[in-house]
Amino acid sequence: MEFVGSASTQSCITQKRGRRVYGDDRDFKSKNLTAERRRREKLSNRLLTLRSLVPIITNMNKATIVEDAITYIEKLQMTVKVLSDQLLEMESSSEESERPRNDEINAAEEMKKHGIEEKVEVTNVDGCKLWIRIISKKKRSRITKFLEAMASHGFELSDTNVTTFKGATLISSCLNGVYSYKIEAEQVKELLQEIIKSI
Amino acid sequence: MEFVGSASTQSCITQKRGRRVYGDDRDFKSKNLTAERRRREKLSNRLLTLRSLVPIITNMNKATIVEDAITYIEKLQMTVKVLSDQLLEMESSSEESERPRNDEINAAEEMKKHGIEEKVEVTNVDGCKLWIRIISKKKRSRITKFLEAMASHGFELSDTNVTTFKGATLISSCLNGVYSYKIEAEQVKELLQEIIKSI
DNA sequence: ACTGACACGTGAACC
DNA sequence: TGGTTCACGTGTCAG
Repeated sequence: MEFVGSASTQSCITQKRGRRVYGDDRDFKSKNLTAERRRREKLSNRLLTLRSLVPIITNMNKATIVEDAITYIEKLQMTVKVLSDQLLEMESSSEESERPRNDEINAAEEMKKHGIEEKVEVTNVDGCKLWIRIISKKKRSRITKFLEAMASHGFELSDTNVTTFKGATLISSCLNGVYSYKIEAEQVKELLQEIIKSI
Repeated sequence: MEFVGSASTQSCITQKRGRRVYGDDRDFKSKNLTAERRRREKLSNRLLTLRSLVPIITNMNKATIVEDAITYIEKLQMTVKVLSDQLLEMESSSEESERPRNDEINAAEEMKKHGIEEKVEVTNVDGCKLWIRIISKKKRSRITKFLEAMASHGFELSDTNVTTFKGATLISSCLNGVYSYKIEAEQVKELLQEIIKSI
């Protein structure tokens, strides 16, 4: 686009503070003319790319482009906040059972007081059947986690009996092997100890 | 701020395309001078608020303000994408256990074949002690969910016995009331049926 | 005819 | 001192 007829491009007669005074029709070109042109173009391009990022555009004006960008950024920030809050809540709710609780600490003391010791017993009943007996500290959702862990290891429990007493939990159950090979009692005992320790 | 010394504010001698020609020193004020001033001020204010929204500011320039806003919006968009993906993944992973599985469908058929019916029995043992007996379809993590639900309702179970047989799960347990008032057997039975139905 | 938006060239100011 | 940014007033054009 060509710009013609601007008074600024014309020659000047008087100038309050400048040094250059022209009385003729000679065109004066400012030193930073092209630089200023570049600067304007840069800003315009940036505004264009900004507009391309914002999905909701009410107007094509420079001011409205920036305004829409502002509301969009605010919306994005709120979305990020809501999402991270939800994520944090889900994570904390899935981790809250791992937090030690007061009654769990009391459970350990009470067990000690009554002379109950943590114990894992595994007895072979027949070739692929074991009777297990576990005494451990009472702990929130320990039973559920234990059952889940056993299931994930491919064990099937039957006749499971759970009793909680004086801060201790007694689990006795019958373990049916699902593997074809013979179950080793000692091996299972170590695995049970590991499971109990980990949950 | 006062503006002095601009060549544009001075009187003009010639004009290529305009109609107004001044030869004297009379100051000419364009009609849209204040309007243009307002427009410029509006854009500047918008850019200022935009800058206040963007946390990382490399420069105070107009162009850099917009540039930083662009990168910030891109970052926010990516963050939203990552967060929503994570949330979606967590939700789908927490919902996958609710999907019916083949062995659960088989469980229902096997129960029917063997004439086992789902049942909830609640018997009063003494004032605040109930004996419960539940027969239901075998279902993945039903037991764990049941125990969790009971705990969340404030019930304490003892001497819990779980047996799984022919696609059915038998849970028998002793329920100790933690509330001061007397536990109504019928009330507990309805609650248990609700719990079993919901999990 | 009038209002709003824009690009333009320019001087001042700031490293 | 150069290079760069900014605000300014103005002409032009579209709705």
